[in-house]
Amino acid sequence: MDRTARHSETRYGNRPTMKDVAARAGVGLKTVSRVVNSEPGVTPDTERRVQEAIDALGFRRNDSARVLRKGRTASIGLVLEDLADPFYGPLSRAVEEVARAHGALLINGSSAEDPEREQELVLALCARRVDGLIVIPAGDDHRYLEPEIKAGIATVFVDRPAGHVDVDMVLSDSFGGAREGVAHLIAHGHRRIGFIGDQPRIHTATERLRGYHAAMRDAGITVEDGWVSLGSTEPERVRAAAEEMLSGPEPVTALFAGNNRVTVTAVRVIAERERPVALVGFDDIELADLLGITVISQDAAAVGRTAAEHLFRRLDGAEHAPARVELPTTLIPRGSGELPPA
Amino acid sequence: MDRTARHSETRYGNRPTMKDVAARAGVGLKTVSRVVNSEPGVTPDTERRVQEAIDALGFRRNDSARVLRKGRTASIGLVLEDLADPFYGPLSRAVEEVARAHGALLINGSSAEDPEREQELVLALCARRVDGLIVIPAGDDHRYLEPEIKAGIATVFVDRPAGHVDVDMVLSDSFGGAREGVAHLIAHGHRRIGFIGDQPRIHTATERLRGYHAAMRDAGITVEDGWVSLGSTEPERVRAAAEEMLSGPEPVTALFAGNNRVTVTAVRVIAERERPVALVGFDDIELADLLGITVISQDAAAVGRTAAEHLFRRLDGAEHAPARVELPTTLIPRGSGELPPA
DNA sequence: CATCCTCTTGACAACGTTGTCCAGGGCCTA
DNA sequence: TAGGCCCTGGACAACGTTGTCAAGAGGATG
Repeated sequence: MDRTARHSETRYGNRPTMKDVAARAGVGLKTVSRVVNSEPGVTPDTERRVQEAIDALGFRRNDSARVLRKGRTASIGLVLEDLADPFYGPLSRAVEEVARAHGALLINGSSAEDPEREQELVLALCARRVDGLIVIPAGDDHRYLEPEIKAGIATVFVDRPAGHVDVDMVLSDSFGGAREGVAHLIAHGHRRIGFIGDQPRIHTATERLRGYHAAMRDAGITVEDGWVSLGSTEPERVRAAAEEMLSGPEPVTALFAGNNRVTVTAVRVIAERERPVALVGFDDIELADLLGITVISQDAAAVGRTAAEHLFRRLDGAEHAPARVELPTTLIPRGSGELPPA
Repeated sequence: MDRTARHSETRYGNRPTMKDVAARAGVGLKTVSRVVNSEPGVTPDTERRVQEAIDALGFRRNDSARVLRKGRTASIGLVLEDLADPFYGPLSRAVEEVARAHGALLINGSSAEDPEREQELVLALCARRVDGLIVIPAGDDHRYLEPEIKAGIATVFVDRPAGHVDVDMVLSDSFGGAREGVAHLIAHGHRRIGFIGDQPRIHTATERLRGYHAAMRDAGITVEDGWVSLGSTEPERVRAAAEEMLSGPEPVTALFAGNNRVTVTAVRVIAERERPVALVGFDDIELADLLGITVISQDAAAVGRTAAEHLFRRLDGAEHAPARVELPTTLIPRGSGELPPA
């Protein structure tokens, strides 16, 4: 009896099952299933009786069992870096909208830029047998995904490429965007331009740096030591880097910020200074228009939507070779990038 | 044969099961289960053989089946208004962190402020048998949740109270916060103060309006027609409302914005004006410090964390009566709220 | 050497649903 | 009225896992 008690406790509080509904309605199990799934072949009268029993008992189909039987979970997993980051909110929402249109739910996880946590999350999602995965990778080796992909979990990588595994990817044109932004500063007379970016193991960080170098090279400018700083995007680190670049006998006259978090801190540092400093940031920011911040904008929602649409095309049976989509960026001049050198 | 083919197609791409692992390792099914779950009572040698088979086959436990058997999904659902809203990103992330600490995954859904969609989402989550639910309600009648709650799905409502159902709630002190913000404007000499808020069917909107009225009454100010505007937070609507209040022979000299979206638009409108207008906004905004916007801040992360902790306390067996927690807000003066009447 | 105990292992049922297949009843047609 | 067909409904197995229980091996103890 103790056993029985403990049993019912772990269960879903003794929820009614189709069997209970069938008993109450005086019909067979399968008939209930038919009603619940709106399958044809049930007389209106029977259907009514079953429906009444369902309402009376508060029955709700157990999708766990359904999933086990059907093999599809109608859910997809999204692993990103930080749901609290204003770049990922809209991305996530866009993925959700597409998922919703396909009748799927979204399971969300933040890797906090930790490769181990990324793997842990991804594998947990695979164990749940999500139908598909959208991953913004933190690590650079994703061979652990091979058995999963082989087993049929559709996968799309976003924002950064996958490491050592051949999958669909949706990226932004980090290189081209950064190059355009830096060229924009050069066009406004700057030659001493600082670059502050994210950690070098992050693909977008190095791509943007590559864009910076390309633009400088195009203009025949030699990048000096101390003009480039990659590392964590913690405000303290960015602040220190910016202040160093802006000090000394020959300070930079403009800054290029490698992502939204860097931009925010850079704006603060510049606001405290007497001499104006030009600034272009990668990623748009809310209220940047009011602050007059020139940015390279990438459409987070479009990225998410594109990735999700790719994913569902795969789930609907598309078999072509893994594709790599690159979305363009847009330069939005708002003032800070058009300041002349001080 | 056709049948077989179609069958294997719908399945998880013929993933190996414990049975396959057992066959390969030459052991019984249950022994594999024991190894997979790190249960005691397996010789190191047997364990090694099983582990090898697992690696060779790329086996991953099917959590759907596990859930069916165990009755717990180790996942919780979070239904909010819009994941893309900067207020909900941090909230969601905080919930996720707590869930993670309890070994649970987070399933996320946006209601888009549509009661029907809220219900649809919540019930879908219940069908998945999430262990618990955190809901930021869009509607005001949640009786549809009764069978679910009775069946044992722990539920916490956040930000707005539940309608006609007795559950735990975690709210912010909307009334007190708004009252303090408006009193702050009054203390700086304003008497003609406009209030622009969200739709009146949203609880926080009416609570904040109540706070506004209380502060005005405390100061002996009679609120005039045209000083209060509730409705959608679409920029166009807010803009029109703000412009109307700021025009005419006797315009308001200060605005109180009912939430972050309203604040953003209000800032834009005010920036276009010649005469300065004081502003206090409910909810903090990124970069508000640089723009000098005085706000009533509620800690979204704290709200999410508190709600999630309540939820897991329930899941761990807490049986006390449903509680209602109200978190305090903070006034952060940054300039816009301290401007004198023009 | 018999007995008991412990430790490892596996057989089996059950979780709640859906797919398959069959039975029975009603209706139409010849 | 017999034969055939269609329509509705139900019995049963299967999905992949875990809990229960029992059996067998091996060691310790009398």
